[in-house]
Amino acid sequence: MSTRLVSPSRLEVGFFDRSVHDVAHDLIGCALLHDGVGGVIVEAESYERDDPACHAYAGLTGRTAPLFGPPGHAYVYLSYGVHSCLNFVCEPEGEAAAVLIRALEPRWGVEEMSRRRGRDHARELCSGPGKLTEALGIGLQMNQAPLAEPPFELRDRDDGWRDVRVATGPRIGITRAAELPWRFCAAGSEYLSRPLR
DNA sequence: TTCGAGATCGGA
DNA sequence: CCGATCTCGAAT
Repeated sequence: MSTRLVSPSRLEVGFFDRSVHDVAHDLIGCALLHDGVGGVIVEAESYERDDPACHAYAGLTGRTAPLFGPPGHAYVYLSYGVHSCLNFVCEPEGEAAAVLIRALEPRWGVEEMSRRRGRDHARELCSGPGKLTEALGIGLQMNQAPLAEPPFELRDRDDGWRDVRVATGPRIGITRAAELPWRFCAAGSEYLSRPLR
C-alpha cells in the first residue's frame, strides 16, 4: 500500500501521479473525516475521462469544471436533485478522472451521523454515496475544497486495515461501460451500498 | 440515490 | 398470520 495520504504534499503526489484506478483501490481502508465525523472507506469507484460513465465524458461544463481542476480536491455533485455525491479528483489537472466514494464503515462521531441520518443502525448511516455525505454533513458547499485540509481529513490505513483484501466488480447504477471492474470494496464488509455479488 | 408505501412472498 | 422481500413512485 502506497497511497500516501497523510501529509498534504504526499497527498497531492498520490492523487497526481497514479492512475485513478490505483488510487481507488488503495483508498479502501483509509479514513475519511469531515469536521471530525467519518469512518473507513469500504467502497469506491473510479471514473476516467474517456469513460462514457464519467461526467467529464461530455466535456467541460459549469458542473464538471471541478473535475478538470487540480487533483486532491473534491468534486461534489447533486444526484437526482437531492443527494450530494463526493468524488476525489485524480490524475494531472485536465485529465478529469475521479474516485466516487460510495460507502464508509462508521467510526468517528457515530451519534452525530445517526442524528443527521435520522436512524440508529450503523449499517444505515454511510452505506451509499448519498447517505455518507448526509451523515458527514457534506454538501455542494464543499465542491472544489482541498481534501488534505480541514474540514476534511484523510488518514492512511491504520492497524485494523493494513492488510484489507480489496475485491472488485462492476460499477453500480450506470448503463454505459457497465462491464468494467472499477468498483472497489473491502471484502466481506457489512457496510457496502450493496453486496459485491 | 434514497425512502417509504403498498403489494407480494414464504415459513409456520 | 407476520415478518421479510420486492416494486414502484416521488423527491429535483
